[in-house]
Amino acid sequence: MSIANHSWDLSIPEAIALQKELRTQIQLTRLDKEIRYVAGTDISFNKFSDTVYAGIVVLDLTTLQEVARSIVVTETHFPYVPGLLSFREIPALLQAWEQLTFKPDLLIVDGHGIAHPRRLGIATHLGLALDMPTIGCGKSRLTGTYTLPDNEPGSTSPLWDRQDQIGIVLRSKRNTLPLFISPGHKITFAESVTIVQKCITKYRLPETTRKVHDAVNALRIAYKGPASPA
DNA sequence: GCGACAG
DNA sequence: ATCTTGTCGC
Repeated sequence: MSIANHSWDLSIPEAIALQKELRTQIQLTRLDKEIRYVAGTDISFNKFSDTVYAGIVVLDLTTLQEVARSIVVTETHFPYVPGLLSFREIPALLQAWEQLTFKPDLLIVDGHGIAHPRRLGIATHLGLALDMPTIGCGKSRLTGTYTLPDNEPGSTSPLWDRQDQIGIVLRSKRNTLPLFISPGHKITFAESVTIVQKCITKYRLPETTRKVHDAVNALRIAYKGPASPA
């Protein structure tokens, strides 16, 4: 078993130790091929329930039209702990990935990439697990300092951790809070921003995130099965 | 010890 | 994240 194909059933101290090891495997290298299909990933669940609805929606980057989707209903065994989100959500996302019949060239993950205390946000961890390009697109800050970008679509400002840049704060839409973009794996800072911007239309969030969020929520609300709440 | 803290 | 109605501002 390679280090990128590790167990997900870990204690909190073990999870933190694993992040410190995985950190050495991160590649912030340029994309090695043209990106034609991008996918969004997201999780939805009912409060106080361990049943999670995990989804991946693939879009054609040129038209932003959906070309494939996969949603699974499963259980999560790890609690939400800031900094350890990947251990709670990735096992479910890997199931959705297995069920996905059309694989994208890149994944835009709901959460951070290297903009993380140990550089191992969920996007980075998923990129390592799948060995493919990923981008972290968060709606709020986990760590780092920044100044707000100008109130103009496309404006950016760096997200810093001490002397190191760990992300880009992007104003995707006027008069709305900015997005926090960071490379996950096998992509650069500049490429991460460019790809996310290609997915933004008239809303604050990229279409990848919007589509998958709608999908997992719709299933959660409609779902009545063996694992649904009473 | 205190405050911060993705989803 | 989820739970929830109206309301302020561009």
